[in-house]
Amino acid sequence: MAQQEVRQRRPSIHDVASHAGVSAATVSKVLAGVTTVKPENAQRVFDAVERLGYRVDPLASDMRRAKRRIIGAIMPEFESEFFGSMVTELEGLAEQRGYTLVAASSRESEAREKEILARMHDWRVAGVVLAPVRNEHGPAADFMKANGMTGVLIDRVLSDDAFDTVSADSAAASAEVARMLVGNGHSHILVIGLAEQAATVRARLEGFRTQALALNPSVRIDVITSEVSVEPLRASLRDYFARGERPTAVYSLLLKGTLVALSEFRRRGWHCPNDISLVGFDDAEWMQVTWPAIAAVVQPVRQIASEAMNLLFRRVEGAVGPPTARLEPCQVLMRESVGSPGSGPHSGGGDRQQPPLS
Amino acid sequence: MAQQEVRQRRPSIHDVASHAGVSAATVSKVLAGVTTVKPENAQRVFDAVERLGYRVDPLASDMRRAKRRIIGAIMPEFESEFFGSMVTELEGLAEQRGYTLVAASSRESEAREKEILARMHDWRVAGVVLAPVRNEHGPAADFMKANGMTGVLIDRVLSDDAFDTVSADSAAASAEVARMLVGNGHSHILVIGLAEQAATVRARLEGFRTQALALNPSVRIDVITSEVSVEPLRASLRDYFARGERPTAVYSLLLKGTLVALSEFRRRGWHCPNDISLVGFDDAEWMQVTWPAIAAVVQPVRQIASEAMNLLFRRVEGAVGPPTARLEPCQVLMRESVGSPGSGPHSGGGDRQQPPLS
DNA sequence: CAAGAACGAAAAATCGATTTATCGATTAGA
DNA sequence: TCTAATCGATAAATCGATTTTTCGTTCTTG
Repeated sequence: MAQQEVRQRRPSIHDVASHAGVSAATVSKVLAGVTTVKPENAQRVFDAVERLGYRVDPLASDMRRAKRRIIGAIMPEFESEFFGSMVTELEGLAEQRGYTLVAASSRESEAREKEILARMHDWRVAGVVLAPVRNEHGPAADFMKANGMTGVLIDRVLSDDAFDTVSADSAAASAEVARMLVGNGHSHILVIGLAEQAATVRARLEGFRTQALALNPSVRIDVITSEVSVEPLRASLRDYFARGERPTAVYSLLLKGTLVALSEFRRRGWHCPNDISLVGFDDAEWMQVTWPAIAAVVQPVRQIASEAMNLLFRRVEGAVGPPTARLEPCQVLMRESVGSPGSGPHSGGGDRQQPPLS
Repeated sequence: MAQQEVRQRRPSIHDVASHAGVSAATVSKVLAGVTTVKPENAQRVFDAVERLGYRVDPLASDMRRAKRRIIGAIMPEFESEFFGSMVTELEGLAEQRGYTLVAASSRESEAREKEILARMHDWRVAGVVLAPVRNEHGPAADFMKANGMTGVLIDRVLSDDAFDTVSADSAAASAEVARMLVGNGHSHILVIGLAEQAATVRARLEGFRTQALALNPSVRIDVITSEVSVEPLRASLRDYFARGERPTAVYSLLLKGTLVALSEFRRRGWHCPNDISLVGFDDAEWMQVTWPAIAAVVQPVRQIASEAMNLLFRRVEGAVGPPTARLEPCQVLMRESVGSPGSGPHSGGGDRQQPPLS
């Protein structure tokens, strides 16, 4: 049975050739589907392949072409549902086309982002799907430009003069959030976000503000952002509340911000939606099982991934022309964390859940 | 400035050689750090490398060795924090050693798992870190064995007679959960899990049961498992509660089970910990910001990743000997979702949060 | 001073495929 | 019948490195 020897060397195309009694070139042609091979020989090749269990070595196969069948993917992190499923999708799409996806995490560092990119360039990847840490104008995009790499930018980008871009339509989604909140009677709303992701944060903020003011010109919109990490944001938020500010709703422009908001609410003993309403950009599985369920903007991961790969392969196959900037529509999920202001006593202290306040 | 031509072909080692006035072999040796090269020539090589911006092509470099500097990683999914950070860790560790990590998601399918493994074998990866969908005795492990691949199994494994294994010490952690729950006076506990992950689920279950019975021989432990996906588990759990079963605590052996339990509690209007206590295996960021915060077992991701890579590289470098089975200790985070039974009214209906019951 | 050891570097083989050039045999056309 | 075109397949070049072999110098040493 399978209790043979553990073969050290795998059969090469030459082994197949000699077993089939033909040359290696003929084997290569047969496997590539060239039709100018005598059927009899083709059959012998197939038999030999079968008998030896031969499989093409993709590395050796890629040696001789300028562009290799490898696609690189660089994400700011792997830990979130959004980027996790993004990588899953991209991997599947690459695989469908016979490519191998090599994914790497920039860990929210632009320096690392560029290093990874350089390494992928060394591998002579056919293309790169880059979700930049900051925006489309970072050092990574410059590197790609300077080295003539082909790539697509996704997520924290709006448009670029050198690369195709694909992202969620943040502005439209934020406008819908504005309709939802202002429509529910909220007239003092706090928006929180990280400013470093300039392009998209600005789009989300402006989309929200424009729509909110259109619906109610006297609405008050406060904004709290922090430059790099999420902890300063937490501190600013804590200060803000400590100063006695009492917005009736909070819109977080990013997932980590939603978590920060929730934990600050906890800290003060506020409940959603009675004490304050909450909407977050970016959905997560747990948001529908907590009490209350958290309203969120769902990004179209599959569409973004699919569109990014389409655009990328078009370029890989040599398409020229000005870069396109795609915006994929989001879905806004209304959940229990959003209510009307004043529908419950606005005060500290839960009634049956003890407030920690530690 | 950088507005040069977009160079199509990158400089090869021969370009460096001719610019430096030496042979390609000498360039290779200099870059490999061989000391038997005249300092003057070495300097000329370095200068040429600098001037041309030369970097070794890892693909070509790997061609000539039997084992390539590529490590494969196969995870059941990328969407969860656990596997997401596992990939991040593994990638960093591989990179430290000059290896490239190629990660793929088996999407909880054993068939896909084996396909990916075959593809990685085609790439002649130096080693594989496999987190099997089911357990250590699946088709993927057989494939690795039959083809003489070197690898390490992690997460849903206990021990194997062919491969090193590394996983969280589920049994010990579960015992601690048992101490926590029984110590709090719970005498009717429901455990939920997916049976397909045989090895670990059994370990977690037995660790829990043994300890719980040791502390209180009359404790009642119900078990609900489902074979493949999580939806049947949800259905069984719903039936269970519908039959009038009223455990005072639930211990979920996996993250998705924790979500299912929470959503079923919601459905019935039960609050933690007053109506029922909850502990989940696997921690997540959101669990500390919800109200109540969810008690959870934290798996030592970094330790598992680091130990797995150590073992793997030991084998890659030719170490022989019987496989080792490592168990890394977990941390159990006590949070508000656990209380004493009977400390609140056990009934349906929240008081200020409206129960959805849809 | 001649033979052998030591040294440094170039030439060549190698990895496993693909692609181009070449070649022999058969068939077609004049 | 002889040359030309066609077909099928092989030999050889190529991709970009590494590693082994070979070779020419210089340095020892008897």
